[in-house]
This record gives sequence, C-alpha cells and structure tokens, in this order.
Amino acid sequence: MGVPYAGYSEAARQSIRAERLARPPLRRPQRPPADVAALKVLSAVAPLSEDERALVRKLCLYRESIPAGAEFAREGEAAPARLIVSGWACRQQSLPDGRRQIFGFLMAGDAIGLGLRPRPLDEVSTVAVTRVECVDALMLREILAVQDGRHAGLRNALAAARRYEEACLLDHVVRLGRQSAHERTAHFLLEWRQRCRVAGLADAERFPMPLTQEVLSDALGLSIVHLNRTLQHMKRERLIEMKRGWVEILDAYRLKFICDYQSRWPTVGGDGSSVSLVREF
Amino acid sequence: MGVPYAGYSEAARQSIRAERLARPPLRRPQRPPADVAALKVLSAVAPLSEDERALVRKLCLYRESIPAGAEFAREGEAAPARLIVSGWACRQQSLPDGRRQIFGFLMAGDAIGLGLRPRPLDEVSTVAVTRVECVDALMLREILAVQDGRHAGLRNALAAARRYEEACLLDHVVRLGRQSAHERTAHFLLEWRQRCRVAGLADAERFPMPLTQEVLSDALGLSIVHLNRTLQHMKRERLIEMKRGWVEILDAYRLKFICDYQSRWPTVGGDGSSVSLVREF
DNA sequence: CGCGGTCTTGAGCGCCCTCAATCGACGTGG
DNA sequence: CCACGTCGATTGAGGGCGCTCAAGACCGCG
Repeated sequence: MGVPYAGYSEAARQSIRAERLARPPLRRPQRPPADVAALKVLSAVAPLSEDERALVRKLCLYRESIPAGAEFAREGEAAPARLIVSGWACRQQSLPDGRRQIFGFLMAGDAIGLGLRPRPLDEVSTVAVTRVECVDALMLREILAVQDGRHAGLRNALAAARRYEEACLLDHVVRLGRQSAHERTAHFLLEWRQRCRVAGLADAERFPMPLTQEVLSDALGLSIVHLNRTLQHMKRERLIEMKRGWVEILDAYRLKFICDYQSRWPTVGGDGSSVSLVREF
Repeated sequence: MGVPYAGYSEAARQSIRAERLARPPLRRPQRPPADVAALKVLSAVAPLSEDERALVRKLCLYRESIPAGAEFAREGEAAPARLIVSGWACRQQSLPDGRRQIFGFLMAGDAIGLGLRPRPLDEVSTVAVTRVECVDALMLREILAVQDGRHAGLRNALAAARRYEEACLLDHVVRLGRQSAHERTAHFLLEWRQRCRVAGLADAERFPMPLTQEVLSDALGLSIVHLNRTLQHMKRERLIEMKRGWVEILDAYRLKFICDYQSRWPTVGGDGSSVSLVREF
C-alpha cells in the first residue's frame, strides 16, 4: 500500500550534495574580456546597440566563480542578481526521500535574480552543475528598472531569454508526461543542441554535454540505468555519438522524427524584429 | 524500433474533439449578479477595495457562455481577454499521434489573455473542459495597463493568480517526473481541493470534480485505465470517495503523507499583506 | 428503448525500475 | 611508480508499475 516504488535509496547522494554545498565560492582575479558566449546569446534574438554590448563586456570584467555543486539560491529565497558567463546550472526541487526533479538548465547568457517581478521559477533551488563563471548583475537590474528608451535591446534580450526558458518548461512537461524514454532523450538533446548553437558553443553537429547521466536522468524523469541504456541504444542506432563531454548528432532528421521536435527558439522577422518572443521586460 | 509505445491508438478521440470545436459559442441573456466565485478567488489573496469589487461585479453582468470542448485560443495565438466566472478549462498541447498533455486547469477567477507581457503559457491551446461562463475582460486589461495607484488590489490579485498558476506548473513537473501514479493522483486532488476551497466551491472535505478520467489522465500523464485503478485503490483504502462529480477526502492527513503535499497558495501575513505571491502585475 | 459517453474490470506484456557488480578514468598519497 | 579511493559509466538479472487491448456495466439523454 501507500507509497509505490518510492525510488532511489540514495542517502549517499544526499550527503555528497550536502558536502559540495559546504565549499565556499571562490573569487578570482579579473580576466581579459573575451567576446563571451553570454553576449552572443543575448544578441541572438534582440539586436544590441554598441553601447549595450560595451555595458555587458564591462560587467564581465569582474567575474565570480562558483564551484560545481554550489547553490546559487536556496528554495524560497530570491536569488542574487547574476548573469552567467560560462558554465551550466540547473533549477531543481528535491523530494524528502532524495528523489530530485530538474526543471531546466541555465547557460551562458542566462540571468538569475534579474526579473523585476519574480516568478516562482526564480524561487526554486538553483545549483551549479559545472563550475560557473558569472558576474554581479545588480547594476543591470537597476538599469533595466528604469523604463526609458535606452537599453531597450538588452531589456528585450533578457525578456526573450525568460520567455524561452518558460517555453522550454512547457516542452519539459510534455516530455515527462507523454513521451517515452527514447523520445524524451532525443527531444532533450535537440533542445540542448539548439541552445549551444545560439551561444556559439556548438561545432556543426557537435556540442558540449557537461551533464553527468545522473543529472540528465533527474531532468528527464528516468533512472540512471535506463537513461544509460537509452543512450547506448541511440549510439547503436547511429543516431548520436558521445565522447568526453561532447555529443555529436549523426542523424538529426531521424532524431526529430522520433520525438516530433520543433524549436521554441523565436524566429526573427526580416526587419530584425523578433516575431514572437521579444516583448517588454 | 524508433517510437516505443507511441500510445493511444485514438483517432476517434481526435475526431470527437474536432467536432466539439465546430460548435459555435452561445451568447446568453444577462443574469443576476450573484456573488461570484471569481470575486472570491480574486479577493482571497489581495484585499480588494469596494470600488474594485463593484467593477468586477459590473463586468460579470455581461456573460458569455462557452460550451465544453470549445477552444478559447489556439496554439500560438494570443487569447482574447477573458475572466472566467464559472466552469473549468485547461491548457494543453497535443502530439501529432493524438497523445495529449494538459499543463493545468483554469477555474473561476482565472483570467486568460490579460497579461500585459505574454507568457508562453498564455499561447498554448486552451480548451473549455466543462461549459464555461466568462466575461470580456478587455476593459480590465486596459484599466490594469494604466499603472497608477488605483486598482492596485485587482492588479495584485491577478498577478498572484498568475504566479500561483506558474507555481502549480512546477509542482506538475515534479509530479510527472518523479512521482508514482498514487502520488500524482493524491497530490493533484489536494491541489484541486485547495483551489476549490479558496473559490468557496468546496463544502468541508467535499469538492466538485467535473473532470472525466480521460481528462484527468491526460493531466497526470497516466493511461485512463491505470488512473481508474489508482482511484479505485484509493477508495478501497478509504482515502477518498467519489460520486457524481464530487470528491470527498476521507483522510487528508494520510493523503498528504503519501505525496508530500505542501500548498503553494500564498500565505497571507497578519497585516493582510501577502508574503510571497503578491507583486506588481 | 437505443445510443453514445464514461467508468470498470480482466488479461497480458513491456517499459522502466531497483539491486548489484564491474570497469575505466582520474586524482591522491605512500 | 603503483596501490587505492572515488566518481561516473556500463551491464546483467529480476520484477513491478503502468501500458494496451478488449469487453462489459452503468448512466444520462433524445
């Protein structure tokens, strides 16, 4: 009776995570202002003025480094304003018995704690999956709070990122509720590829996949073992190839067919105005 | 190979739905201004001034009736501004093979097409599950667009409703990704009860459940058959009782224990200010 | 009374789960 | 340089949750 397969007898997992969280974040010296992926993502949807680009570059001079496993923000707390420059983080919720569900991932160009009106999504636990380089975006937040015409591009870009995140959450619900393990995995990989491409992190059909299978399975609502077998199967079917933190899509067409994938990335009109995603912040 | 259990060989379902959508919405004569559930829901979080209450009541004089199965708004289109007075609707997405995932439900007091900044959630297909009475809320939308101090209560209430809907969506993800059929069902019923109570539709432990098991299963990511067996099991366990469109919770404590339920409804501080959900619209 | 929709129940099975062990890669300390 | 511990990926075995198919019961309605 009662609780059917409550899953994952993983007290171990819990303690490991707790230990990771204990490590304090490091602060690093300034770095040369590379043309960061963050800027690429932001300007992918809404065109940024040269002023705005300069502003972002300037922000990026003062980086902060968050080790893998550290928590950006705990559940229920408003996250400090940060813009991710590189690395990957996830939004998640844990159940009391150790089960975990990941809502989505954050990458370069994504912001947390920036919304003027907080969403519930901004108030769940957010954890760095890899080491994350980010910058304090409090200034950005205040700039955006001023609703004058300046920085309209930045405002649009950040609003688009928020909207895209929410759109992905809807896809996530469909995946979890109505798709099989193969479909979920295929769909997720295509979505991931899309994001990496926009950020300029992808190389043709190859893109980085820093997530362990444990993390991946907690996102896709599968067990580690079954996710592994699903990936193995897709390799054997010559759909994908994985090595050393990279994934290569061998047959994108078939993969899309399997899971009925259609990108949620906003299509940009000929005049440079985004059709569906860009709105006020 | 390829698509594992693609599920539900239900071409029938599709055609039935298509037929329902064909029926045009009816327009009914005015009705006496009952103290509608909508008003109850809106004032549950943010206190409304007498002016605001009068405004809502006035809006409610001109009702529109939408038959069960009709679509408020198609996918990708912005929905017309409406405030639901009674009845139930759902946000959903269909897969090409007929599978369907329901994102959530709308009840009295919920608004569609009212957001000044559209969310992806507002752009999915929205369908009336039962007959829905609603009112044109275009006026409301314009009133809210004026960011002066007046109608701050209404703005807060509607913003809270939006936030609550998003919070429920997160719970939905956890249910679908990491909970068993029993847990999902228990959790959903408790959430539903909570909403009915706030709306004043519940009677102690009894509350209306107008959803068919088909609809319920499409929300919970289960097959109809398995949902049925799950409900049967919960009845046999003396957890719930169901008859004629009503559910009675027999053992709320045990039900909460099963699924680790905790309400996302905003707790209201002693001074009447909502702690977490009320923000600007 | 026939009929369509919904709910129920039985049977069979397969997707996906858990448990458990192994292997490779990597970093650490002796 | 090698033994060792750890983490992640992999694989086998077994089983149960939840699926599909199918048929019958129930019920409101014209």
